[in-house]
Amino acid sequence: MVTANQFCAEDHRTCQTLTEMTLHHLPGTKNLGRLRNYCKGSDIWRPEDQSDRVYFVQRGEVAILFGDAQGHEVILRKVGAGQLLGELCFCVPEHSLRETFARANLETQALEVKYSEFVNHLQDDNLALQSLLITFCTRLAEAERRAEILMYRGADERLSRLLLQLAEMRGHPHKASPGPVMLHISHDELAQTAAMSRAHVTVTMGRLRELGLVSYGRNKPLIVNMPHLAAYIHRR
Amino acid sequence: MVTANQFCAEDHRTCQTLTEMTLHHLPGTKNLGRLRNYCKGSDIWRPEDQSDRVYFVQRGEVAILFGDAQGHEVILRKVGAGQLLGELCFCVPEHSLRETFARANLETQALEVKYSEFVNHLQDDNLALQSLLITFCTRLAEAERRAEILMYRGADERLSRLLLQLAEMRGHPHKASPGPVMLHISHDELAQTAAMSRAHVTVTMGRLRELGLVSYGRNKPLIVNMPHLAAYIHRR
DNA sequence: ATTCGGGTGTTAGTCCGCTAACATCCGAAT
DNA sequence: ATTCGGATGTTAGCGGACTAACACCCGAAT
Repeated sequence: MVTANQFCAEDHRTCQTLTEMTLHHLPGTKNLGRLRNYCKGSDIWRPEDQSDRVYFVQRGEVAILFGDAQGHEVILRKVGAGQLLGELCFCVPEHSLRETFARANLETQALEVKYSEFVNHLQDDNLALQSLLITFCTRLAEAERRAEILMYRGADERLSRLLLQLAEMRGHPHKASPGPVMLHISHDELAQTAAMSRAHVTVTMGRLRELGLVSYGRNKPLIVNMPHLAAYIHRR
Repeated sequence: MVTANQFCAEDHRTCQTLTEMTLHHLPGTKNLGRLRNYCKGSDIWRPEDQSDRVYFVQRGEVAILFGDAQGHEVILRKVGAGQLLGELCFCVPEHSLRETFARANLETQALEVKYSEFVNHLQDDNLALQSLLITFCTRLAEAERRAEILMYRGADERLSRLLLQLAEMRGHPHKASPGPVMLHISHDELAQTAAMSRAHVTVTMGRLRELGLVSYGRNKPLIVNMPHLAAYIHRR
């Protein structure tokens, strides 16, 4: 039995990597599915498409988006190379619809596997089944943290918490951690992720910068001081 | 291989029930874990508790809550009889903390199983493993819908979407569906679920009632007209 | 019968996030 | 070198969500 605890003594990223490898390599050995290419900005699926297949992202990056009627789009999650995409077909009625966009942020290559084929494959492969379980659990934890963030309506707190979560998930450690970590993200993307306006993100980030909780510049990377930011959140 | 598609041709509730049964009965056959009782209002875990065990709720109802520093509490999810509780230990480093409250809304009885014991059990029982996978997938889908709702900042849309989701998840069909379904929930709980103030929920619900999208009264049940509400959301 | 408590209804005033618009800065492409 | 586009910075004004406070209704408990 693969458990996250055996492999994730340190942090989430370790176990993410494990499941990536397992889920990624196995289909490759069997000539399963079709390899597809998506150019930057194109949609892998749209809201009205059926939810009947999964993808293994080989190269590139995909964002899952909600779009409201006014055309506002909000980023629900991003999926990078090596990761599974479209996994919700497991619990959804047959022929149900995606209700989201999946859009390639970059030139992307992905292996498309029909849901039924994937299920057959899992029957033969208990290890893949187990690592799929870890993948789901990780994503559930992330989705719940995401929901937590969105419950805060104040800009400072909302953005601070988002920065902390992103730093934990995708931050590159900087010099001697733990403390500051580096993030590559624009104000625009922060706005789409926190469901705020871009202008207000800029204003709020400016405030956090003055407080010494983050640092960034026109072409300097964004550096998040995690301990300070965590302290800032908790003392409010 | 258990797949949701085999069992969930109709709706989510079917497959939820399936996994409840599977996860629920199996531990019972082996005298696994300890049965615990919680009185109404008491906490099953607190934020600083370790995330090292799972629970199977036998009777009652549990809410998972975030609390901010000012003492505001927001409902992340509710877990009823027959369901698994505390499942995030699967992807979280050993000895990590809950960071939420789990509170009994009613007199509640739950089987407490150490994470390591549960894992051992799953090794012997492929069916339980598979149904756990479906449980995770279902909860991931719910968590993502939850996040979607919280991204809308307008009260009408936020509340409408929440009502629709709750109606799908926990609504009792009324007379000849599909159309109106019944929900048992107070304005206060709606407020805690949508992260709004109670007063504003009452005002907004009043508006929806005047529009004929819902109906309720001092002691009349809340009835949600799902098609009308869905139409209302999409025409904005 | 009275009291109590929980749910619903209502309002005034404040605060804060959004829209819209425009400015600045910088790298890349030509 | 110039143009262009993307990113950050800034502001005025508006709308809407919150707080706080109070009123009402009703069933349950005593």
